[in-house]
Amino acid sequence: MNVKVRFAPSPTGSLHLGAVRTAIFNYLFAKKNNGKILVRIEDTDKERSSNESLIEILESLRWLGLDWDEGPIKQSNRLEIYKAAADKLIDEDLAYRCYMTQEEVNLLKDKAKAENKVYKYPNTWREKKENPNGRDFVIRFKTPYQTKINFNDTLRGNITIDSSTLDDFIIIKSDGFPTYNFASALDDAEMGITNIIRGEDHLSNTPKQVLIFNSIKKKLPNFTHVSMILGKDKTKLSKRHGAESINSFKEKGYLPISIINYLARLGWAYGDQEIFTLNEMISNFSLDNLSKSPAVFDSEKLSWVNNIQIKNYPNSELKERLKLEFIDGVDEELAINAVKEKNKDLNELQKSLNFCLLTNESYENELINELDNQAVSELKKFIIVWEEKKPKEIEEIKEVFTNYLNENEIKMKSLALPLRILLTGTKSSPGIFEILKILGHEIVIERIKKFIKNNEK
RNA sequence: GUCCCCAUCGUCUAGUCUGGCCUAGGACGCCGGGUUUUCAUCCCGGUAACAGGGGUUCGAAUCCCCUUGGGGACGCCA
Repeated sequence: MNVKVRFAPSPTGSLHLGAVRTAIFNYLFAKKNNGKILVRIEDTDKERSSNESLIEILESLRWLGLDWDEGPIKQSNRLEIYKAAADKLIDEDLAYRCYMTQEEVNLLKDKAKAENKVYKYPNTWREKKENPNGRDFVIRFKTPYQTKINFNDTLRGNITIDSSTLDDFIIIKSDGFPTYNFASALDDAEMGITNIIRGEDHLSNTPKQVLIFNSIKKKLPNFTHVSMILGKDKTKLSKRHGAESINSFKEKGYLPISIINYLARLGWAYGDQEIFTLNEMISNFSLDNLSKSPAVFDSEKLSWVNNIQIKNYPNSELKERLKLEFIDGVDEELAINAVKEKNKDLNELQKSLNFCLLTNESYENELINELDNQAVSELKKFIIVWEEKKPKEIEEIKEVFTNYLNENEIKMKSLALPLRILLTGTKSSPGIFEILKILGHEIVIERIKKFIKNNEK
């Protein structure tokens, strides 16, 4: 059987971590099994859906590199299909029109609340034959009485629900739009989805969808309900838990692979391995070793993963991704390597590179102005030796440097610190030998001379 | 409240299906030490868990039951 999965986001906000993780699992599963991925936009809530959200979600998916084969298909463009399907169910006496008004429903809900019960539609219109003309109606599914609803979940095994715990749920709203449970099940059936991989929060919707599948005589897909991601307080991840849209992670300097790696590893494991390439994840992925219990999101571990992934990321791609423009003559490879070792995210990495980037030639700051006369005279002496010896390779630089220190009985720190500040404008930077090599002879001399000149005025 | 799902270090997890190799392994974090010209990195060491109670068995983290705890769902939201 050819595998086909779907991402089915609803465009009511930005793409969140939970949604991304299920997208990742779908992606890995599809790629592993040479399957197809469909993107379906579940925009059946007229009020809350927006085009901005849709655009942002698709952009986030693309940014992550989670590409798809089919779609995006918008459910709002398929209204006639759902309508026709619902009418057919009415003809077959599997669904019916309900003319109960919103006010009547609210009354029942209030009453239930007052009695400390949960509202359940009392099937008022289930057997009524009248058709009040011109009144708004919804279409409800005729949930069979006293039936066991069965389905299989990859992770949780056989699940049986008694139909008495369900009510006659709405499949078409009064505005003519289908509800989630109806549209989703219908589409999954019609679009030939073989595996539904989604969050555990949908587990209790599944019986309703199974009823829909059965009523249109379609074979059930394989269900996999993945555990939820929880916040630090162990409740469902939400706005309270801080920035959680993918966009915000992008802005905070995370690599797509870091997010994919971390999120995949949250609820899935392959032995003791922590760091994966995309291909490693694909080839080792399997649905049946997903964790069944919810997982708490840990931003510190994400940050660690990001750090490692940055280190593993090819320099050329890093240069391209960050649009790095180096000053002429700079040893780019060494610069990137030196800075990769130290940084936790892309933003910091770029900042550490400022001293050798074209875009930031004004690297000077107040630190440089704070250098004292001692430093000035020290550098004056040093530059003479430096100009004369012209060391190029790291080893030569090191030799010239240490020889100079020994001959003049100067401590490493008293020369290295001012030099570092002068050359990079910051107190924290790669090693001083690396700095000298990265900038190269010409730039080093230029910067020292400029500094001396400025301080002689 | 009703229904469903789940349960190993603070967190993510390996081990559970197919009981013995588990005096429970790895990782993040934290603590301590080392390397170092700065900030980091890096290296070494340490910390810490089978929710509780009953079974089954020669033997249980692993199988069964109960309790407890956690999560989710109960919308003309998805």
